Amino acid sequence: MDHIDKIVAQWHKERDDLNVAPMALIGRVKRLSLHLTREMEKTWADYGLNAASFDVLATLRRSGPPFSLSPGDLIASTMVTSGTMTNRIDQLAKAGHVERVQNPKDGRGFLVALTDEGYRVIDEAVTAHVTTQEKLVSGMSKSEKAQLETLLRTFQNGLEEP
Amino acid sequence: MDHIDKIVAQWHKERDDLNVAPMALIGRVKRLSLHLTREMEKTWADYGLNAASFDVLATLRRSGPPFSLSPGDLIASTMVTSGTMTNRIDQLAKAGHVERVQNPKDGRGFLVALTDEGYRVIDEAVTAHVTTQEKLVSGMSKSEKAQLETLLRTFQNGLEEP
DNA sequence: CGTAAATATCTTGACGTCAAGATAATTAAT
DNA sequence: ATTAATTATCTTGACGTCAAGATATTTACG
Repeated sequence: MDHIDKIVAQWHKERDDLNVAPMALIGRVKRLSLHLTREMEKTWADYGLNAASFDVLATLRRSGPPFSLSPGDLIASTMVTSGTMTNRIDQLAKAGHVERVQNPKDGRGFLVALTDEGYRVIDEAVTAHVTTQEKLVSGMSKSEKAQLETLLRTFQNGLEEP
Repeated sequence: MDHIDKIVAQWHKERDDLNVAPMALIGRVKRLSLHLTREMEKTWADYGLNAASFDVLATLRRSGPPFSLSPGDLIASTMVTSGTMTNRIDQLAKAGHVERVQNPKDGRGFLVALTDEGYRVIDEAVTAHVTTQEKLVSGMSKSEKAQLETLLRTFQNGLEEP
């Protein structure tokens, strides 16, 4: 009888006309996501980063040489709005992790490039981050992890084309 | 080849020393949670609510008569800090959905009680919300949903006692 | 009792995000 | 070529959240 079970039981008692099965499933996804994020934030903080800055730096790092993308590319990768991305880039530039360079192909925009220091920081941070993630999933067996990933993929696919 | 697959492939190319399996799993949970939240917010908005206000109102409603809890109870149920809860209660009181009443058992605090109008709003909103949730999970079969819930429960349990 | 420790809630200041609108440069159409 | 439509990015103002500290009340202890 965990937290979600209690919520479902309460609703069943108060409003037994409601179909609470979907609520249990979605509630578990949301609560789990929140817990995972809060744990991962501790690791990011060890490198002076948070969810926002880690997200951008990691996107640039894994994009490969020359480790630069346009704000538009970053927006598409990270599911945030343009205003949010402007703010993220400003903060990272102030910290010296990235720099804005002219986009030779489009005078309206520019490219966000990892600095040498930004490269070092994200490379170390992501190593620690992966270790944290390994701990977070260590409570499941190999086959449980594989099943879960398959089901999550199904869930997500079902959302996009109803 | 969805978004998460691409991220994993990029990391594998750039940093093949990293164990990216946990990242795929956790990334799917996070991204799914974000998508689900954004969809549910549309329904809440139809009733003048958002994630924060729906969360509090629903907690009060499902707690049963007399539909009142202390801020401390609400904090424990909703995973937010005291400052956040103070703000949520202020907003809901301003909207007339809840009112603060004296706690007869503890002069330091008080109780947050649903008003008649707050009761009506959350009762309608939760009905629509459940319908939205049914749509969101409709892409999965009954057995997929059951398996997923079991696995999510296992995942969460594994986090609390490592 | 009377003082100290614990508890409940609120306040403050900073941060990340978003929606809507502004600015500037590119592309398309006439 | 000129103008119109589109695209890329930034600006503004509002909101929800948090961490740390302040205030007031209750409980525990000597």
